[in-house]
Amino acid sequence: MQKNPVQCQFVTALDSIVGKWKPIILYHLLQGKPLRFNELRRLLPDITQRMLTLHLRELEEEELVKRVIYPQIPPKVEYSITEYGMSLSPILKALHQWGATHVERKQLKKEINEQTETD
Amino acid sequence: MQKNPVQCQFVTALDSIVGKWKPIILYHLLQGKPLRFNELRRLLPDITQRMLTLHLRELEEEELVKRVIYPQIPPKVEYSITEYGMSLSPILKALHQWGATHVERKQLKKEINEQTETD
DNA sequence: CTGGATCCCCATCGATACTG
DNA sequence: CAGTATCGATGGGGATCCAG
Repeated sequence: MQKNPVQCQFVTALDSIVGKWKPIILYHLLQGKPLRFNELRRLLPDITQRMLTLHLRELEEEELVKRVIYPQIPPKVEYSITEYGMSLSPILKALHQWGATHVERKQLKKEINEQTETD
Repeated sequence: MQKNPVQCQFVTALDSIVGKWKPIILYHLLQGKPLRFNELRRLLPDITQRMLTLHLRELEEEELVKRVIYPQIPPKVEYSITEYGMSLSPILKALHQWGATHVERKQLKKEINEQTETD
């Protein structure tokens, strides 16, 4: 779609990371411990089953996440980060950090505004 | 919306960066040189006027981008990265880099698949 | 427990036309 | 040149139900 390759790389990278829940799913999986479907659901209180499934499939497709099925009743499926997925770790950490300071900054600005308004 | 603060930070960070065109706009502005509206349009061949305007406004709102109006005829408006916006530079660079290798990886895999299919 | 199948909404984006 | 206004299309995501 984009002719300029410089732009494509961004788009590609972001497509892998973006999606309403992907970064959060990755964040939790990057903690290292494999997580079951319902464990992830608990960690993402507001996600729907459907969305969790869809996003996990996409991450699996990109080989960022590994899906292991234990053939038993009741079913057990564990999701874990792949080695390749680990390469995203520094980026996500940085994003997380930046987001934190950005929130602080916004909060600070808000406080200043409220203060000057009452002058 | 999200109760878990850990998740909010991601969401916040990504909201600032994400949007179909934001990372690309930021990328170009991070080159350092202030750019006029139409210069940006030329750099983003497929973007519409409307989208460019909207995204620039959002970036301005987040104080990542600075808008300078030169009161003259014909109008001249220059957009440039703010110092605060510069703090995103390493993250965007990393994303860009990761995206590049990700594209390569996909391409490689595709080639391998095509090869084994013809066996 | 995991997750497929359906239906539907609405936010986002595109196209087009108009303006100081 | 640098936008704004309007309208319409599209698809990501939510809710719900069903199934191995």
